[in-house]
Amino acid sequence: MTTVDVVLPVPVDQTYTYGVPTEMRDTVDIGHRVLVPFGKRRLTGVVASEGPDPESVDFALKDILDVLDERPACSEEMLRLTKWIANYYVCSWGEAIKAALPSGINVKSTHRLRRTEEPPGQWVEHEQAGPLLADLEGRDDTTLSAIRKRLGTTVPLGLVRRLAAEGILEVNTQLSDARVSAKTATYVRFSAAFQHPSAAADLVEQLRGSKQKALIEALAGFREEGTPEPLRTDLLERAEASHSSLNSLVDKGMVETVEKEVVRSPLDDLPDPGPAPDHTLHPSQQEAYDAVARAVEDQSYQTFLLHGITGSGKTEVYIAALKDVLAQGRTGIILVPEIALTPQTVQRFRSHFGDTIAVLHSQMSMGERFDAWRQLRDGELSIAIGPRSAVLAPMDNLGLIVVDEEHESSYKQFDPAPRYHARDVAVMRAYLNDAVCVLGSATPSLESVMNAEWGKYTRLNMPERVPDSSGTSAELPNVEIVDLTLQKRKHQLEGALSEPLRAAIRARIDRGEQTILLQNRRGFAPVIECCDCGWAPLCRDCSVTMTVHKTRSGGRMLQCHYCGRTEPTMRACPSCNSQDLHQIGTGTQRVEDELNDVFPDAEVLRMDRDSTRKKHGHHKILSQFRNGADILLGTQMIAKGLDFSRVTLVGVVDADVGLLLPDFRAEERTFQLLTQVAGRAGRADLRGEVILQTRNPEHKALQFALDHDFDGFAASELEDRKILSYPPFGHLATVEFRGPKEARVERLAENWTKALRKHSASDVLIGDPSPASVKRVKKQFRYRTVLKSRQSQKHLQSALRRTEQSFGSVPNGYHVSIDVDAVGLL
DNA sequence: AGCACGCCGACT
DNA sequence: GTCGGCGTGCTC
Repeated sequence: MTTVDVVLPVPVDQTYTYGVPTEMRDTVDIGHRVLVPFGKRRLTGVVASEGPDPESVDFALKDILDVLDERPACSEEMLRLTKWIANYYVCSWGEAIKAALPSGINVKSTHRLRRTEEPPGQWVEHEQAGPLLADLEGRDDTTLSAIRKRLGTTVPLGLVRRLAAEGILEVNTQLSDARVSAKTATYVRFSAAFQHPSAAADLVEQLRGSKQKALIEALAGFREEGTPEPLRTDLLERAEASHSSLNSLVDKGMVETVEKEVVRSPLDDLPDPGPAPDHTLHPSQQEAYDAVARAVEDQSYQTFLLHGITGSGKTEVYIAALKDVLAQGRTGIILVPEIALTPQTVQRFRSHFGDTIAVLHSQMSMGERFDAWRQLRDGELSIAIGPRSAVLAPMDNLGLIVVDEEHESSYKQFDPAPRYHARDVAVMRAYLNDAVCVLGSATPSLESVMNAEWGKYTRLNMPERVPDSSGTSAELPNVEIVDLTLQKRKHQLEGALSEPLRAAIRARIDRGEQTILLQNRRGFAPVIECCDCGWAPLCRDCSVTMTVHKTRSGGRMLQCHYCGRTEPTMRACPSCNSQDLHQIGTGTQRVEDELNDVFPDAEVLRMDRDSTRKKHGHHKILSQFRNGADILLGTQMIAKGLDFSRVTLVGVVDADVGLLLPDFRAEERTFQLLTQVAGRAGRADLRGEVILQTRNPEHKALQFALDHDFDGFAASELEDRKILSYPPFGHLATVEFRGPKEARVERLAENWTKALRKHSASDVLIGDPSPASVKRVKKQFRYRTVLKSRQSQKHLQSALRRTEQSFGSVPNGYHVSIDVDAVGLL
């Protein structure tokens, strides 16, 4: 290759052609990352294809500076997939590729160099190697970029590798990005002179300080357990010693400390899952599995919509199909919503597939991410399980993609482009690979229901709960509605919990059973308001009122749920000085207080973003619940994937939260949430009960949830959607305009929308730009235009693409973001 | 996205 | 007379 076409991480819809210097011609290939000059900057790009003849181009060709990979970072399949993503979601190819590579890989993957041997003469003479080797002379350890800086020239990585292969130097490639540096920890070990086991005993003799002795003993203990270099914190804890005792040992030269990158897989935290439970599939599971297995056998593309009610055993079907795929020597991806990525789920897969699984978790460090990515790419691991971004896992030979809880809106990416929907990308990726895609849910999205109806997907149903070991099948829980307006009139309801709900909770506590309570709103109270003048505190940077939160010490503070800013609360109204401030509405913290008040004998656990922020926060709370706490109260994160056999009551404190949002999917989302959380109640031997508190007892979403009637809800909701040409019967996209000055944002929105109208086909309906439902977030004003097409999303895409191209650049600090198939407030 | 260039207003 | 905000255009 004498020239290459390179995709760059800039929002420009084109590739750039670069020349390849002779010495890189045999190392560069499609999919490799390359370092290139771009204007005044240097960027990491990915080679998309061989470029045109250098003679035929009418611009000044620049050369690539370096080839950064030995193996392609992007397979040809990933190039095709990301290209599709870019086209479909109207972003640049570079942005799509960026999403597929582990974050940080582009920024600075540094190569640390060290000279190990005296170089032979021919290398010292070498035009590029000479200065490099001279620079390395006498330096212990340096980075490639530092050398480049000192020499003022580029140092081709290919050359460095050749030198390394000959043993002249040692290359250590590591991720380093100042913003998210690789995690390191301090480890302790015996110094070289005191390595021998008997030395420890001698040391203990010599030492005066009892703490120092304890440290030596503890360190020797760790060594006997096969951990010669324990973590400093672990050592100090075991010896019950402090830093100062350890430091004096270090000063005496007996032990030394080492900084090492923590390479910890999330799996290490979990106990060995034990052997896989041997289960035979239940008839409805078997039927679903057979259909999937036939498609897997054929190695041809097919997408299944697996509608299985809660407790019907969808996971076993996934596992059985995955086993078939692995047996063919192919690989699989399991997508789960972030909140469902609990140890429970992971352990089930792990007990079947052992250590061939890469678990991709949002709390992984960059180093962990990179490791998992590399191992998947190199075929060392053949299963990836993770949230949204796992659909872009770098595997070859893909045979199966499972999207569990496919209706979950967390599969839609928001903030940085590409704003892709992982479920739809999964279907496309399966298609490109002749693979099978399984979309599973107890409450499928209406889009998927219609796609099945239209024959794009094959629908499979599992309408029964799986029986337990004793052979008894759990019945679906009995659902009751409690009308809060009635309760208020009858009982002068004070708090958030009605009489019937209180009685039901009381009964579980007395019987030693457990309760799950959903209150889908965090904090103490959503609003604080002055009773005299109506004043309420607004966030300084966002156009929303601040939420009242309880502090750890029991006091109050204000928090903005959009930007996270906190403020102390006030004693008196700053506007009229009245002392009469009321906290209106109910969040999880307030319900927690009420529960502690009403049931002083019960152990109450609260699970929301605030209580789980700390690492392992989820696990801690869940294991306490498993150990027998009475009540688990939480936001929607408790609705998914939890499986506790002693839960016989699920209460929804306020089923109306979210129902009144200005979003055409509000009903669908409420129905899904209620059905999912109801599914947590009752297992084989203990019939469950569900209580929904509401002020809208007649509402469709509640009425259908009452009867567990998914099909009824779907049919009714689809009728409404059809009339309004909302998805799945029409296609939607939004354009959001953002910037610091409202007038300017509004003008930008109007001009852009005008241009959009000019470029649109006749069936595209374009709304007027309007302020977003929360007009200002983090000091930025936001306006939005909604596009709708009855016929095809292609019309939306081409209109957007053309407008973007013709409109050109927007002022500094202002942004236009396109969201195809937007999910959210619409 | 960055970054430079070129155009107009308010300061030394 | 310059400093600097902001709009526009370009990057192989």
